Amino acid sequence: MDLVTEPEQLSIGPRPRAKRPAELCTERPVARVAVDTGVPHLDRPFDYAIPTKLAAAEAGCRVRVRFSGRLVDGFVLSRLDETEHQGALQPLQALVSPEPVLAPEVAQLARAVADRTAGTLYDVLRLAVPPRHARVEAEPPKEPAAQPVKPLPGSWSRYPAGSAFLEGLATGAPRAVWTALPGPTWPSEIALAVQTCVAAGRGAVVVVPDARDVERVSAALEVPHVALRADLGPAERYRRWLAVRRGQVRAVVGTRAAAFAPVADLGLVVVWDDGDDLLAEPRSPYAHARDVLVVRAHLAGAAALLGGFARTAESQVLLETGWARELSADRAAVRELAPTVVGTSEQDLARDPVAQAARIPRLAFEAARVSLEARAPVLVQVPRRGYVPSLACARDRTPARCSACAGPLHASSSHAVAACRWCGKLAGDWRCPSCEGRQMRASVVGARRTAEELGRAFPGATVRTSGRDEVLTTVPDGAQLVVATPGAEPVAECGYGAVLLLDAWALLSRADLRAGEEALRRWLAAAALAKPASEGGKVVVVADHSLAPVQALVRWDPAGAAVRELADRRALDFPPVSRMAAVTGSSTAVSELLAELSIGDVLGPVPDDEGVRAFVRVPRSQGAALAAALKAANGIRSARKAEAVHVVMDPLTLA
DNA sequence: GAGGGCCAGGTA
DNA sequence: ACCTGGCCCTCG
Repeated sequence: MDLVTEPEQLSIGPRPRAKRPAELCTERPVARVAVDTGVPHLDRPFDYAIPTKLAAAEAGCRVRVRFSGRLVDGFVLSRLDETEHQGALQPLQALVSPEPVLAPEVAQLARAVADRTAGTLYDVLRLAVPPRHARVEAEPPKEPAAQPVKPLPGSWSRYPAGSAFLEGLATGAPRAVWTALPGPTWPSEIALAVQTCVAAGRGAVVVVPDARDVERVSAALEVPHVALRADLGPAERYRRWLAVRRGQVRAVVGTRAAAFAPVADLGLVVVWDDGDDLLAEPRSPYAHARDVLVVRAHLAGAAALLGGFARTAESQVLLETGWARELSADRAAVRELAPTVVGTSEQDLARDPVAQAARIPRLAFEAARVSLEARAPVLVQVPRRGYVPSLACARDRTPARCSACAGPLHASSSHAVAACRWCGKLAGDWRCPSCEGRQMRASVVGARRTAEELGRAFPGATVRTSGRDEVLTTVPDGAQLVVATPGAEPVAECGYGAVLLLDAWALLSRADLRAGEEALRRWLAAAALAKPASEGGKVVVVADHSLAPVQALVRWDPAGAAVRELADRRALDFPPVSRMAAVTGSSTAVSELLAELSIGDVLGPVPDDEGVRAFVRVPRSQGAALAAALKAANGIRSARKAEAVHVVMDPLTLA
């Protein structure tokens, strides 16, 4: 007996109803659905018939559908009068909710982001639309907020093009790369831009690197808005998100996932400090919030504001291609607000014996002493341990490199023989290329020990730390030393009297394409918290004066640094002048994929943690074609059940 | 990813 | 005549 065709004969109790085709909608009876197929080669919409009972399944709704027999999730992308599909349509199995969570603008954005990153639409939608929370959905809706009045330019008037940019927000879609003046006012400048946009009847999205920045901008915003953070919890996150989707709130500030916030009638996107790697999504397809917002502004015809104390090479490309305009203050305003910056060598140690023991250079020690005497706090930035070159010469701190391939050396324990991180060659016979020294050491002192040593050097001052374990947001005035890792610097109420950038050389000697840009970004972020030079604010950077990023800091010239950085990358044909994809996987899988690829220069493959890794490089103009080719090649492999190759477009690190 | 059809090559 | 494994295609 065949159990599949004759189940009735086995069932006890009431007979299952005979399978009769469900009655179908007469009004636009076809739903085009983005289906969570789970496989890259099925990344296209599928049409389904809409039963009368599910007539409320409008575009944007979550549905459940049968796909190749299985019940899976999906979003209705659109409703149509008819299908192009030859053959019968399956009916929708269920309407999860009549709430049209996926806005058409966001669906279009997600498609563009998926194409750009060689990812699938559904992977992007998972990031763009938060999980449903049924009870929150049933709560009575809030009253929409009244439209605010247009604010005055305020501190934007310190920028020659500031008022014009705000004016433009009310009438059009200006795009600017904004080099912010040092000091604590950037959140209120972002708030003014948002308010101007909202007063003109349009919505705004602001994305910042971390939760503390969300709070800063949120506190400065005088229009109704929601703050979206990853740590809100499912109910509150969905509640706030839904208020945006329902058009009750027109302004959003949040961390990277907020780049997809479904603000109605988008008029402005803002991203702050786009060099911060927190803006890169760690999940496939690894979209960067800056790129998402640039694409979004483009598609939605919205204004864009890319701000920071520093300027990335990517932002510089937007300027040089004419996509965005420069929004900077003139030199006089910079000189008025920037602290005095000096570079110093670690060899120039303080005479004070305690400071000498703590390896604090003379200039840094003096700057701190002066500041503390004036009862102004001192910020000490020390690199995070994980963020330093693996090993360096114990005598002069030249980074230790492999004699075979110049890759960075590292040691798994303090006793182990150092080995190359790239090619694995042991470096038992290492000799420092500059001083012939034979000793290597792991190179920087951590925040805690620095704090202890500083406490001894300045017995009268309170020492606090701000880092991974506990992050301070602000510190009050007074004689205190704040030791912070990059990104965790608290804001001082009246500014720091001195900012010491210890072990600054360590950030620079990393074997990474972005080492220079990233070091300058971190230094500027800390230095921007100092008082202006006119009030005695002083920054001491412990790194070689002659290095370009150090000079850019001393001159407070992030724009010039970005111009030079981009020129260097152009000379080497590196991103963002070119676009690159990292492909990783087993040696056979990677070489098969590369063999099928008819686009781009291939660098590698080289051995990797698991298998091999190669980079594929194309000119910027062929980026979309590269993403499409990689996706197609991986799609064919996936359909064939061949071993997958992991593809990352525009990887953050090329080391 | 799962199921199904089809072909090749084997076995009864 | 029938079974089995591999390949490739479809999936709405």
